[in-house]
Amino acid sequence: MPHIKKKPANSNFFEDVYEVVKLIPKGRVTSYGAIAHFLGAKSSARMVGWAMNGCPKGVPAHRVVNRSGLLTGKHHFKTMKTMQTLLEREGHSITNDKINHFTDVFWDPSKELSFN
DNA sequence: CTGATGACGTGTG
DNA sequence: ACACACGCCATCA
Repeated sequence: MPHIKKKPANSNFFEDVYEVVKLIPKGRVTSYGAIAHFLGAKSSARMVGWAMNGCPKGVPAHRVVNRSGLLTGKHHFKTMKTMQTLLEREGHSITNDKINHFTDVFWDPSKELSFN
C-alpha cells in the first residue's frame, strides 16, 4: 500500500500507545510525553508522535497534543482544521492552535489510569 | 555508517 | 510569553 507508510511490524510500543489514546476520556487531552512516560519511554516522546503516524482508525489522535497544549499534529490530519474541529466538538476551546485551560483538561495516564 | 528529519521536552536568556 | 539550543531516538536518504 503506497498510500500508507510502513510501520514497524512487531512493536508492542505502538499498540500500547494506541491503547492509552483510546482510553482518553471524552473532553480530556494528554501529551506525547505523558504517554511516553507512562510506557516507560519517558525520553522518547518523539516516538509517541511517530507511533501516531500509523494510528489506525478508532484512535482519537486529536486528543494528543504536546506539553503546551499546542496542536502540533494538525498537519497530519486530513485537513489542518480537522483536529481543532474535533476538539471543539468535545467541548474544548482553541485559540491560536492552542487548547485553552489545558491544565484543567489534561489527562495523565500514569495518574488517572495508573495500571487500572 | 553518517547525516538529516521530526505529531517532543527541558533548560536558558 | 517568546526564541533558541540541546538532548532524545526511530526512521530514511
